[in-house]
Amino acid sequence: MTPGQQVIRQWYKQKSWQQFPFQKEMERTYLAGNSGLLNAPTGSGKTFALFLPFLADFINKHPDYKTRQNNGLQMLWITPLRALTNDIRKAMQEVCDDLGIPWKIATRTGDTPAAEKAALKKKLPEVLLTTPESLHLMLAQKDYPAIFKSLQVLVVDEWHELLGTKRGVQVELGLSKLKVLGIPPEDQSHKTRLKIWGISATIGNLEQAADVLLGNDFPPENIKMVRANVEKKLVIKSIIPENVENYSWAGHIGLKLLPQVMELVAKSKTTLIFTNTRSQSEIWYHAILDNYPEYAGVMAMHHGSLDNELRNWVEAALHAEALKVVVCTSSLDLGVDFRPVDTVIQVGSPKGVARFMQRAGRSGHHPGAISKAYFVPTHSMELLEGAALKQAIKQGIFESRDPMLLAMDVLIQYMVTLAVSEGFKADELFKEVKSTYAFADLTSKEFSQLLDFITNGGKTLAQYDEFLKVEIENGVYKVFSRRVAMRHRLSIGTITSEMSIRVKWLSGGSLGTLEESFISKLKPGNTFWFAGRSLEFVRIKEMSAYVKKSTAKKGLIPSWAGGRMPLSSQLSAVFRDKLDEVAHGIEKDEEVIALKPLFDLQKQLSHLPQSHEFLIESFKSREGHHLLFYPFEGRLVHEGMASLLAYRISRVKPASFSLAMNDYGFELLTDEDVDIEQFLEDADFFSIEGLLDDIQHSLNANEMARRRFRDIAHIGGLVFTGYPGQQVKNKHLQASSSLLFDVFSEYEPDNLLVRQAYNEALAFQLEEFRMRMALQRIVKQNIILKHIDRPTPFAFPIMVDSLGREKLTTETMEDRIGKMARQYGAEGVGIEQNKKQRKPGVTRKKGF
DNA sequence: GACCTGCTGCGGGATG
Repeated sequence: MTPGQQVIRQWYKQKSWQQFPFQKEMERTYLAGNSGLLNAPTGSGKTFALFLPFLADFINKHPDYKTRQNNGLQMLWITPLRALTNDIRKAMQEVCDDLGIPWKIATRTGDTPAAEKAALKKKLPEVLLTTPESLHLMLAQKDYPAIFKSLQVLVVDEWHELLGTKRGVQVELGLSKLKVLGIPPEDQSHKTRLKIWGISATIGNLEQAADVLLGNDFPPENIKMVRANVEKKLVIKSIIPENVENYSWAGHIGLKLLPQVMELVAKSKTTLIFTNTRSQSEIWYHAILDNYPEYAGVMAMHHGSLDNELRNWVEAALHAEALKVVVCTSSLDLGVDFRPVDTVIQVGSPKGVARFMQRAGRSGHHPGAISKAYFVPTHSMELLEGAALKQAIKQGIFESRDPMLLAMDVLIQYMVTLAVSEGFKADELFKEVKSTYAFADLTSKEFSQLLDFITNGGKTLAQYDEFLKVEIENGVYKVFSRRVAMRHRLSIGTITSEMSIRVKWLSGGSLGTLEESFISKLKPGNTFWFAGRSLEFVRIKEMSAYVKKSTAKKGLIPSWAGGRMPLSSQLSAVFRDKLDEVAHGIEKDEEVIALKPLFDLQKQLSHLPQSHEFLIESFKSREGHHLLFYPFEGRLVHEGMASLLAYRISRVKPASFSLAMNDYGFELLTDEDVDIEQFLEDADFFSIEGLLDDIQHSLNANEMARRRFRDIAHIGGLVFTGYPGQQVKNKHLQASSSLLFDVFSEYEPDNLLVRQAYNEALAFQLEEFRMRMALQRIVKQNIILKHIDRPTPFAFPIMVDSLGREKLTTETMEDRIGKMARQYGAEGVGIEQNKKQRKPGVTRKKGF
């Protein structure tokens, strides 16, 4: 046994650390000099599984480690979350202290005080924990090669969180530089000099995750996968409404099940209630306080628009077991260890298997404990998602994280980062960049375009000094202007966000942030609920909304505009399988049994499609002719497909459509009588032939790309968002990126950033790939067209969805749904007054 | 008169 191993064994023993087989395997693999990916869940001791072998290795190489000083930076540990760097630092420091290793473990993030950052520059710790953004800030420092010259190992923690995002691309680019630092280009030994390890939770594409992390030039024989296979007992239970027929057919808040949820809360020590949106968190918190006032004081809320201070307090209180229930969004998905949590409740569809597993894992969060998670449907059909979730988990189906490719905006930022510090030579950098997974297909022509762009502003911006950032001196691309350098450092990163307004007490102190659109609706004296408190709006001053405490029981609850997550393609597929079972009369899941009356009604009014069938419902009301399609493929695909089909119909027979969709299907509504049979006979109706062209015509692709371009321009450094504390007004930002988009589109059609904007819109907004797969599936299915008299259980939620954002009436949503149900149910067909309500809203888009 | 979708994450200059 080597000295290093002895020391490690001693630590294992002292801590009576439970050794999983994977920890020994990790140690062996690491000490053999490999790189790769460690697949392990949080709370399995994954940090030590990497840190201890690293220590052992170091001690073996430096027997005099106890007296040795100034080793230089040995290990760089990258995490997606600032909070994680601190947690892990503490744990590592404890190991070093225990073993008498005189090391200082440090963190470097945006939280690090300026003095400490300066100290880090002078004397480096042996281990540094940081974020992708801070890594790039370090690369923007002069003499950065000296910082990393002794680096032995690089760990990217929670790699699955970064993979698939531009932050992941940032990590790839950073690594491509660290791999070659201090090594002449002709020397090949660099490929294994630096050990690179990723840590990832289970995702559908682990092998690819390893490839992306290590890049194209890493010797495959040195890439290893270590799997924890930590057996995690997971119990999942759907909360089934007493009477599914009377439970909402549509809706998304789920408060009707509050009593059942609170029964669970009462039985548990500590419960996390996950909701899908921030406003839903606020609504649930409020509802609990109203109906179960005894929870005041032992209940808290946690979401991304609350002040950090508040959130830290909640996390600390959870640790201290001072809270009985926390209502939260995915802000609690990651990171900190919540040992005392024993019950997790998910309200509404989690939309993906992996996300649900992640949340479920928050309960019983220590090795050997059983995780308990409950699923609360917010409308009847969603209950089937509960059955699908269980099935998917049983089969081990997980979503993949698809790596981003050719993100030119991130590359431009990185090129300027290097130009700001040491400068770069074009051919060397091209080779490095090509070694990343993201830019493997980058052509030298494209790279030249980018070089031209940062030095001359490309074809169109040449006469504006603003865009001439980088100069060439002796073949080295460098930034000489201090102003450019400073502004660039200020805008490193790939996360862009909307302008928000800080909510502050009149008496001082801040609660969190709201959106301008919400605040603008308020008049002084109005009350609203935020952060679980009743507040009175006083005034707005310098991007802050000042409030004071209110005693009003009622008030507005804010909503925020955010991403619209569709049902994942994996969960959709299992959902369709479940539906197929239902159509075949298989009733083994409790959810399916509960839903039987609803399915019977669907069958009676229309049809229950099997997996080889595609159901279309057609029905006429005074509103017009409704056509309902059910691909069960997630709302983004449905949005695109609805426009596509509307376009294909209108090409033959001019008609104007309004569109509505949810995760299960979509509706085309038109005044005209459409002979749908005629189109269904046409083989081209669902064809992928000419798909891209038709998408261009049917959707406002320009607008979608323009919106995407706003972020791209920001990341690529084309628009400056202002100095800290004095931000450029959002409107200006919008205008200038929009202007640039127009200029490029007109004068420079091959502009790489504009092209990227279109590609991103296609891939992320339309999920074009998934739509293509869905169309190909539909073409092979038997089309079942049913003429129905009134909305079916499948149709109803889609039609309600289109009313959702109607705000001109004082009726509550519930009233309106009730009215709609009565009218359709009792009178059969048609409602005059709803016609006026069906205005194009956010989801109901005007077609042609 | 008003609750009725839409998550999360980072970072921020320098001198004598």
